[in-house]
Amino acid sequence: MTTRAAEGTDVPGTADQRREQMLHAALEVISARGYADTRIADVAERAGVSPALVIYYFKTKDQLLTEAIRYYEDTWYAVGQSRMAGLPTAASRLEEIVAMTVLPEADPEPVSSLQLWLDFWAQAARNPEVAGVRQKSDERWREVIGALVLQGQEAGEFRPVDAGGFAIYLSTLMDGLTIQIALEDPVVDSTRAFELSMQFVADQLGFDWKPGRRRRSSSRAAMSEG
Amino acid sequence: MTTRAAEGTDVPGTADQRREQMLHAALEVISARGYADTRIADVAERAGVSPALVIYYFKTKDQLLTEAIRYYEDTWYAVGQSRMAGLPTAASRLEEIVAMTVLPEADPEPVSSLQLWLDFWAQAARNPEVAGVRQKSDERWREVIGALVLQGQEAGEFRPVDAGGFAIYLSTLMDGLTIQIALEDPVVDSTRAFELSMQFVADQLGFDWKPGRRRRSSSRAAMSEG
DNA sequence: CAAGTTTGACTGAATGTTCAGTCTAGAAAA
DNA sequence: TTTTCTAGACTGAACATTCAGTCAAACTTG
Repeated sequence: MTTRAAEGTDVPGTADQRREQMLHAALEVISARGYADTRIADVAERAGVSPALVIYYFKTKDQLLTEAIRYYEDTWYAVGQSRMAGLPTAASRLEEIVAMTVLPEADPEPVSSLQLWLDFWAQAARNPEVAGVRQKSDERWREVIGALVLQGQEAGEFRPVDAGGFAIYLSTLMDGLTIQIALEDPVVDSTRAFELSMQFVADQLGFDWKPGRRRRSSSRAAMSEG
Repeated sequence: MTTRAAEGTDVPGTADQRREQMLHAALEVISARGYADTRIADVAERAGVSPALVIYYFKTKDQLLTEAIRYYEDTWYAVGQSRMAGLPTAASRLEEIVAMTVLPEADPEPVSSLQLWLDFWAQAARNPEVAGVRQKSDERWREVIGALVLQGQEAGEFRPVDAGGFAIYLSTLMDGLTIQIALEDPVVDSTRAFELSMQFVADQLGFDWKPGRRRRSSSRAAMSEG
């Protein structure tokens, strides 16, 4: 009773929904307290259930956290895909990717926090499960970027640079910027990071880009469910 | 008794040496087990002392770990300075910085492991103490890079680009690469990372650079003590 | 110099807390 | 009724930190 899922669901929970609700709660807690300091009790409380129920669904704490991270990555990726789908040019799709990565306001799911990524990486260093997720993630994004570059080149938007190499540069740069922003570096805030990235992209691919618009891409609800 | 400090010291311990010995042990343990899973008992064992002594020197576990990180950063910076001191051109000094960051073989102190940085960042997200260290660290390196660029420009080695902006790009890029290498990304190993970075540097600053040498910069002992 | 005294490094054995995971049993579906 | 969910109370282990001292070297002081 008194179930109060953030998104409005109020029924006791239909297995899969329950799971998702908990994963969601887990992400909130991780992003608030850090991976290591996330206790089952926290997640349970956030989800409005008993700790025992959390264990009932995820055999162990480790599994919970691991799955939470996988869930996050998948959601993030799906949101990215769906956002890009609405955009006409390769350049605008690239811009969307950069914005998603670097502007916390244009955020998928209420679970914000770039800090999650820092925990994610640190965890990947020791936990093979997490390492797998993170590697797949990186590969996916590099492929997306690479494909976008090729598309742009075919359309004559971009100059002919090595797409794979560019993908590595850009994704690496954005990882680095993520650190800066997450840690609130005074020199590199997210607006600056966005501009730096786009300047780099435009410079490398040879198209014009001026800062100024953006800042928060309205509040499109992005992906209603599933 | 049976004290067996790694570096040869055998005396019971002279306060400051003891501290340093423990900080050193702490870094080894952190880099092996991760920040969160580092127990006082581990550090004590590694240092060959009792857990109680560790607390005797550092009031709390938190203080120990925090100081260990500060110690690491300082050492790292000092090693960097001393290595650069021996090099003639701005370009070679830049190359040394890149190598230090990205090639684990050219490593300061036995405490290898780029993974330390991942823990470091994740920790900085929550621990203000660590956040301070990390920010100072970043600033220092950006200044070093910026100054190097200016030197190179005065000497006519480099083309006139904005030094501060370049420093941000390069340090960010190297942060990103650190992640890749630490997590053993199959696409970006440290050799590749080194080449990517140097290519970027040479490209931006307008000098020639070809891969090929390097790989491990001999085993100069770098900074004997203090 | 020898006998006493202080001081700081150091330890082993508690202590107390914090959690992950278990167990029992009740409620709700099927 | 049987199966699936769910909760509350509980347990056991893992640790950080404390405590009450030991030990030896470094100072006294006669």
